[in-house]
Parts: sequence; structure tokens; C-alpha cells
Amino acid sequence: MAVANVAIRPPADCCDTYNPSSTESRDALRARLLEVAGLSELFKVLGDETRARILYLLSLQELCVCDIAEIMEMSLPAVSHHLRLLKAHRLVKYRREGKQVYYSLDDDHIVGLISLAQAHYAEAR
Amino acid sequence: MAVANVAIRPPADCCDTYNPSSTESRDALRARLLEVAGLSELFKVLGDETRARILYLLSLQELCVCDIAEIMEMSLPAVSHHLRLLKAHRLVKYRREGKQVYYSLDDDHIVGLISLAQAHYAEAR
DNA sequence: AATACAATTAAACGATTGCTTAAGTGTCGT
DNA sequence: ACGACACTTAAGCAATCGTTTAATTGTATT
Repeated sequence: MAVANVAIRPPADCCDTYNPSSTESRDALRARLLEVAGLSELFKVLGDETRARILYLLSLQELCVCDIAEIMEMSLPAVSHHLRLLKAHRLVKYRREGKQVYYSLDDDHIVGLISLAQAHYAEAR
Repeated sequence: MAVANVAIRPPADCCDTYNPSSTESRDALRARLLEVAGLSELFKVLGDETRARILYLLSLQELCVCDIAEIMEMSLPAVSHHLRLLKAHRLVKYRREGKQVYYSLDDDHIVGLISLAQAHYAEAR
């Protein structure tokens, strides 16, 4: 909702030549940047190949840490490390069952994000 | 579409204790990981605060490099550097007008991605 | 042609990140 | 209570990333 293609004003020019309007537009745009402050945190989490793969796996079914590690052919500490980060961002939840700890998705938005990203990816080859 | 909550099979257990089914499920899951190969590339681009801000600005209106630099209070080379990356990923397009180069969004998916991310972000505080 | 300005590119430095190895929790079976 | 196993946490290291400074390209003006 905050994202819209509503032009605030003609481009606020900083360049020496050709500076028609006041500098208001620049300030207005600068103010709107607050709307996306800290937003890339989420993308940063998804921006790691390993974490994206983990999330995709968990979108398919609940898995314990050991399973994930074996499927992805990675060390257990490495997987655990990423899960901690995912947990901190409320992207996954866990439940203990005996010695194992089972993880699953905690946020439905994630699946949507991955789908959208795939749409772009498919388009851009 | 590739993302679905279709359970392939009960958890394929790697743990020594309690390993009921065959290892097929593990292999099946491993195979499905190919569906998201290279996908995090896009998220990695959005995962930088500066680039996310640039994209958000461009979702509001077309801007030249100098404008972006001034609005975001950053050096021109730094902005240009990020624009090059965004260009390489087909997220922005540019058009030359005299000495200035104007950039704008080249992909509508991006706005959707940002909106979805905001939805999660708002939820998770 | 020469200068000025917008933008790009290159090299270099500092900071962050992801993995490995090793040590530490927590839970179950004997 | 002891040992085994699933997992977590901590420290250390290599690699990647984003910025800065400086040099270069391209376009317009005089």
C-alpha cells in the first residue's frame, strides 16, 4: 500500500543546469524513504542461497535439523546457524520431539515472496 | 506455482534412532531444491539497504543519478555502483537526456516484492 | 578546440558474512 | 549416573561486499 506510482512532482534536479522547481520535491522524496527503513533486513535473510533453500524445504514439509543438513549436504552447525537467524526473524518456528528439533515455516508471506521472485527469475532467464 | 505445501512423504529421518521409511524422500527433496537454484540472487540485490532505497525511490518517479545521490546523501560513485548492479539484474532501465542519465524501474514484480516484504515487516514489528 | 559537468569505472581499504572446528546444552536409553 | 546422540553456541578464518578516492568517458557549452 505504501508503494505507489504516484508522482510527487517533476524531478527535483540537483544538477547545475536546468533546475526549474524548488527543492521541496527532494525533501519529500527523502521523507518517503523512511517508509522502507529496515525493510531490506528481510531480503538480506533471503539473499543467502543456503537460507533460501532451507526455507523452500520447509515450505514442502516439516524437517528436523539433521534432515536438513543431510539433504543439503552441509554440516550441522552451519544449518543450525542459519536456522537461528531465520528464527530471529520469525520466519520459522520449531518444536522439540525427543532429541530432535523440528522446524517449519512460521510466515506465509515467505512462500509468496519466493513465488514472486521465481516469476521475475523466470522472466529474466 | 512451484512452491506448494504438498507433503512428499513422512519426514526422511537421518537420525540413528527411529528411521522408518526409505531414503527416497531425502532424495526427492534434494531434487526439488533445484527449483530454487540461483533464486536468492534477486534477494541478495534487494538485501542491501541502499539498493532497496534506490528501488523504492524509482517506484515513485524517474530520477537521474545526481538526484538519487543527493536525496540519499551519498556519493555519486556509490550510487552509480549500485545502479550498475540493478541494471545487470534487469531491475532498472535508463535513458540518456543530455548530460544526465535517468533511471526508472524495469520490473513490476519488484514493487510487489517490496509490498509483500512490508506486510511481513509490519506484522513482525 | 577547450572547459565544465554528469556519470562510469578501477583500485584499495574496512567491515560484514558464512563456514569450520571445538566446546557446551539438553534429552533419551541403559 | 553414565554415555550417546541431536542440537546449539563460540571463536577463528577466508571470502565477499560496500564505500572512498582517483582517473576516465561522454555530452554540452562557449
